[in-house]
Amino acid sequence: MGTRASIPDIVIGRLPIYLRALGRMIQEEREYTSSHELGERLGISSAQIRKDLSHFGEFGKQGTGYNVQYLYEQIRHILKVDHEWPMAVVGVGDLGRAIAHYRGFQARGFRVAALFDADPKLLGERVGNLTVLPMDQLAAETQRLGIRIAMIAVPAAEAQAVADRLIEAGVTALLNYAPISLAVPEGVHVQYIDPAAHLQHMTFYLTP
Amino acid sequence: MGTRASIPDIVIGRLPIYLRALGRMIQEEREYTSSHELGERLGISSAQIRKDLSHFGEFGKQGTGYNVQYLYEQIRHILKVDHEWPMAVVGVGDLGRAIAHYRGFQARGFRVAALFDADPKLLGERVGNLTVLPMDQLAAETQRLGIRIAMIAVPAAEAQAVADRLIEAGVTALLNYAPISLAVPEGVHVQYIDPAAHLQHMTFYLTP
DNA sequence: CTACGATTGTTATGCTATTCACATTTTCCC
DNA sequence: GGGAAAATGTGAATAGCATAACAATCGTAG
Ligand SMILES: NC(=O)c1ccc[n+]([C@@H]2O[C@H](COP(=O)([O-])OP(=O)(O)OC[C@H]3O[C@@H](n4cnc5c(N)ncnc54)[C@H](O)[C@@H]3O)[C@@H](O)[C@H]2O)c1
Ligand SMILES: NC(=O)c1ccc[n+]([C@@H]2O[C@H](COP(=O)([O-])OP(=O)(O)OC[C@H]3O[C@@H](n4cnc5c(N)ncnc54)[C@H](O)[C@@H]3O)[C@@H](O)[C@H]2O)c1
Repeated sequence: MGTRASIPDIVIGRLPIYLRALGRMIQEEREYTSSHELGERLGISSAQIRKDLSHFGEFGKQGTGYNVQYLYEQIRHILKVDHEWPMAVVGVGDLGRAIAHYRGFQARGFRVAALFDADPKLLGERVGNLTVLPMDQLAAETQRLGIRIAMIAVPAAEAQAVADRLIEAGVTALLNYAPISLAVPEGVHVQYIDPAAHLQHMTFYLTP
Repeated sequence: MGTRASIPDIVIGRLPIYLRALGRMIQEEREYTSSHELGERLGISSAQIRKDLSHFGEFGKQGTGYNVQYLYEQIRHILKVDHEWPMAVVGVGDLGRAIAHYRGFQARGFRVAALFDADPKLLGERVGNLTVLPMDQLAAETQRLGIRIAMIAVPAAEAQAVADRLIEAGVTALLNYAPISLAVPEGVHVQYIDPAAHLQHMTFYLTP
């Protein structure tokens, strides 16, 4: 195929996993891999990997497999992480700080470019190489920096209000760490990080 | 139905989301809700919620809906979070500290009960009300405390080795924050938290 | 130069998940 | 007390996804 035509969202969700594995293979200086090997590493069937990739083009060679570096670049391009996205973090508590200090985003296409908090005591404080800004500078600063993505790290009770302000400021992708589902207009994307939910998923299978 | 018989894993994965929403409704002192209202809040169809719940029993009343408190307790029971699970955190860096300080686990059925790190400089340090322990106490301490769940917050290069040690110590549920897929034996459950992967999922849909 | 093993991309098949639709039950209001 | 409105639980229908399977292709060894 190679042309889009509404590619299943679940397929898009697996591409970052493939990318992650390919990144490690590059570190290991592996030059070629196969759908079978990738599948083994990820616990996914080789057929699924080939099928997923076939939505976007033909990246492999029969008999040989995939050139690791080439496939890596292709998926980076598909996911649009072949350039760096600046992001805002709202809420500079324990979690917001850990995120702001985290060095791992850079290699995956992201950079924390602005920090916001409502607490006057935090304003002006430096975290990493950034200064914590007040919420009333949110719109101006995100627009100035071309920020389209934000991470929400405020208490659950505040998360919807913060999301609304971010969306008003032009942010269209939200990664929400607060344990609450957000209501957002069409065209705004939301993803959730809820460790307690993952834990509860696993306890179902544990014997008490 | 009400009897098990292999309930789809994807259904189990949604129960914590329902629980989260019901918890908020309890805070809001709502006494009854409906599949329709829950669905609205969560962006899920009402039919799906009814079907999911029907795997476990009949919790609602026609014409009335669901008693919020009752449904909450039922799902807590199904997920086995009607009692508290002690957990270990391995890796007391920025992220491990944020996790250790996090107050939100308690209400969802979990408690950080032990911290481990390989760095001799951190050993004995107090984080929250816990002391950082060396890795060679991992097996003894998890067993002493009855820990069956661990969160991995070490660098990716160390994560597989840490997972192996945890599994050897009898831990059977892992929440992995390191951006790498883990190989684990049958019977061990793994969930992943990878914010960069979520972000990459969203950038696919953003215009560059 | 040929034959074989490896591996892809894709089509066909089967399975799983979601939605639809409705009989049934409950509440509430006149 | 009766009828309308609201809501559940579920079987049937639809849609979506994953797996199996294979022809086509490539590299290599003899
Ligand atoms: N710490 C963790 O490990 C962890 C894990 C999972 C989820 N979470 C969730 O992440 C969120 C933050 O957690 P935390 O531990 O960092 O909490 P925290 O209380 O340490 O920090 C919250 C920060 O948000 C700021 N804030 C509050 N209201 C705001 C508003 N309206 N606008 C802007 N800023 C505002 C506060 O001033 C504070 O600095 C919470 O929703 C929590 O449930 C945290
Ligand atoms: N900080 C974040 O916001 C963030 C976000 C997402 C993912 N992560 C991931 O979480 C992990 C931890 O991140 P961090 O920022 O806290 O890193 P960090 O370097 O601050 O902390 C890592 C800790 O792990 C310890 N450690 C290293 N090897 C160990 C071993 N073999 N056994 C036990 N302990 C060991 C180190 O001593 C250190 O204290 C990384 O894999 C990172 O990619 C972090």
